[in-house]
Formats: sequence, C-alpha cells, structure tokens
Amino acid sequence: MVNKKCIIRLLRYKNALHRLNSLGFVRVFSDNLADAVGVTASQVRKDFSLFGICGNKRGGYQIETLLEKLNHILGKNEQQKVVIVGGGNIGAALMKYKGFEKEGVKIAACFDIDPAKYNHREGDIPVLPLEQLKDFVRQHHIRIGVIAVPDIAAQQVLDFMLAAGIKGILNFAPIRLRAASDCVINNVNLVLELETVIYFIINGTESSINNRHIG
Amino acid sequence: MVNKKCIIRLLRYKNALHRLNSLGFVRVFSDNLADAVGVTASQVRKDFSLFGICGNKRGGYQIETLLEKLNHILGKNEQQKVVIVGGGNIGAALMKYKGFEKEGVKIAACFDIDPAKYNHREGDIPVLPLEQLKDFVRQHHIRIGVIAVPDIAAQQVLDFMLAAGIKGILNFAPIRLRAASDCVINNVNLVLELETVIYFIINGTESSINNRHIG
DNA sequence: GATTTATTGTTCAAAAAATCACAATAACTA
DNA sequence: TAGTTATTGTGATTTTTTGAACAATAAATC
Repeated sequence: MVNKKCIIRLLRYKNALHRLNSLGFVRVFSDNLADAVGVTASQVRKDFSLFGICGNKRGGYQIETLLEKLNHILGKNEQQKVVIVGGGNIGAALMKYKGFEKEGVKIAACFDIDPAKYNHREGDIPVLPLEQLKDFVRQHHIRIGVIAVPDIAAQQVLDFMLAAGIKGILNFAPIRLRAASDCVINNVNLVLELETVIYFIINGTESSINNRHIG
Repeated sequence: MVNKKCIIRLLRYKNALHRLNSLGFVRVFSDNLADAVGVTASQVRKDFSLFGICGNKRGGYQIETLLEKLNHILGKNEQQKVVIVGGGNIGAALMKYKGFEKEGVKIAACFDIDPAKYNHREGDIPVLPLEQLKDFVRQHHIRIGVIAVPDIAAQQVLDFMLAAGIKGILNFAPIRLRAASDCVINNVNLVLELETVIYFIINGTESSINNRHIG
C-alpha cells in the first residue's frame, strides 16, 4: 500500500508546503496541493488519510502542523547522512550539488579507489580510500549510500557497501544489482530516462500527446 | 496502455539483450529476460505481444531480430541528438558521462547564460550562449532537451526551449513545470530519489523489507 | 516418424491504484 | 443564531497493472 509512488507524492507535498509556508501562507486545501504536485485532490486526501493526517472540514490543513507531520513520517526531523561511492562525473556532481543540504541530507564523504581523487581540504566533502568505508560508516552511523561507479564495478561495490553496514542504496549504475542481505535499492538510470523521452517524441506525435508529464 | 513503465521495461530488455548478444548468445527465453530485468516472464511476453513481437514456441526469441525490433520501436536505429541547457554541476556531469554516447544518444551542445562557461575546444561538447539555442535547434533538427538549471530559472528556460522548437524535456529542476504548447516532460529529482530511500530505511525495518528494488 | 517436453501467446483472474461521489461538518454570512 | 457553503474523509467504483494458467505448438528425443 505504501509504495514508492506514494512516498514520492508525500515528498512533493512537503516541498510544495515548504514553498507555501515561506510565502507566508498559513493553511492549504487539498485542491492547492493537488495543483502544485499534479495529482487529483482525492489523491491528496487519500494519501493523508493513509498516514492518519487529518485536516479541518471546510478549513483545510494548517500548513505548519501538516509540515511537521510529513517531516516526521519522512524522517526529515533529523539530518540524514549519506556516503557516495565513486568520485567520477556523477559522484563529483552530487557532491557539488546544493540541493541535498537544502533538504536536510548531508553528504558525509565520498569513497573511491583512485588515489588521484583523494582530497581532504577543509570545507570540502572528503574523498577517501574505499578501504575506509566500513570504519567511516560505523563511526558516523550511516545507513544510506549512493553508488556512482561504472556499471562493471557496481555489483562489487554494492557487496562491499552492504558488508560495511549500508542498508539503503541509490544506484546510478545502469545494471540490476543483486543483494544477498536485506536492503533497499533505488535505481536511477539517466540514459533510460532520456531514452523514454525520445520514445514518446518519436512515437507520441500521431497520438497527439499534449503536454504530458510522464514522470 | 503504453505508458512510461512499459517503455522503461522495453529499454531494459534491450539493454539485457545487448549484453547477451555481446556474450555470444543467439536466442533467449522470456524467463531469461524476466530474470535480467526483475519482472515476471508473463510480463515480458505481454509487453512483446503489445508491440506485435513474436517468438517461436519452444524456441524462444532470436536475439538479433528481437533487438532489431526493439530498436525500431524505441527509435534507436538512428542516433538521437539532444541539447542541455545549464552548464553547472549536473549539466557538466552529463556532458562528461559516457553512457549516452554508448546508447546512441549524442549530446550536441550545451547552452548557458554565463560567458565563463562558454567553450568551443575541438573535441569537446560546445557550451554556447543561450541566445544561440533556437538557431542551433533548427539547424540540427533537435527535438529533445535537458533542463539542468537551478529551479528558479527552470520555468523560464522551459518556455525558451519550447519556443525554440524543443518537444521533449528531461527536467532535473525540482519543480513542476507548466507547458503551454504540446510537449513531453520527464522529471528526474535526485534529492527525491534519495529521500525515498531514506524513508524506506527509517520506516521499513519493522516490516522486514528484504532486498527490495523500489525503482 | 511418433512421442515427449518446453515455451510461447493469450485469456482470464487478481491485485493495486486512482477516481468518483457524497455524507459529515466546520467555517463563514447575514 | 440559523442558514448556507465549501471542504474533508472515506466507502464504492472504475481503471490500470500484474500475475497465473493453459491450449497451441515447435523443438528435441528416441
């Protein structure tokens, strides 16, 4: 019942609420959130209902309390620390990207096997030898990791990360990973996402797709 | 019926077939593809059926002809050219990433408003002033573009891209874009993808989620 | 060449997800 | 304060997606 799509919607509600909040709004209706996120108002209410979130009949939802509840559900009350394995193109871009910090996600360190990438300048996110992953993860109580290595190395890196105690994976390598121990894997395949757009452009014109968000 | 999830599956079948092909395999069964992609064999056969792809009873599918058919459906027979708008972290990483070229997707150019980013070294992907987008798109018959600018600029950039003739968008900015003209928009929100993993790690432990691919 | 076996293609059933619809009711209005 | 109105929360319904099952049948075997 609580699947990825549902959580993604909650996260989007949270983002929309954050914007409304900083614009000075105090309350919000399911309609408003539906518009902001691109779903129906029923969907919004049902999602809330599923997590026991109540509003006021005719009064809508108090933004502040709604945000608190969503933040609690989504684990956004404390900063979450993650590690990246792979300091190449994608890993480097993620380290520089400001979007994570803004949402309370702290990239604690990056790990690589290439000594040329190692770096421990004050202020920068440290890039460390992969051997140090296990100790680092233990020491900082980290459960989430990003795989940003070439596909050929990804499975091996996953095994290593799981052995180090990582439980949740965001995987950018374009292969299906096999996991022995219990964990959660979320795959992001950038090429696939672009190829999907290409398909709908090539094949979608005759069926007059107008202005469709496909994901 | 032919939705994003279905196309993503087809693209994954294609990738799996490519690997099998380069390993010297000649034919494949729905079971094999199901394993490789993480779906049921029924799903594989149903997907193929939907696109009129037939195999041989008891003989499975001829990899070569299957690949040809999938490539045709997915528009992979000719190289697809795309542009990136935004030469920041994400844009730069995408330009350096080898995965696109490997799959027949050519990043033709990148556009930015910051002159410090402009670059036309031989061999590199050119980074050009945004004003040149329209002419470039016309000249190279480009229909697909990537938005890799800060969220604050994304809507304006989208409007500009649509005006330039772009029809398909891969959007990395974490906001919901509004489009006047007909187009296809695929959103990739990296922070959201990571936050999703965080949710399942925080809330998933008690429900004994074992080794789940959530996307 | 007959028999067995494994795999497809498709129909039917099940499960999941989204949407509709409306009673309940709190907030407004006069 | 009584009446009106807008919005929630949820049960019912529809739509979409997935999975199971099995007849049809081509390949393999003997």
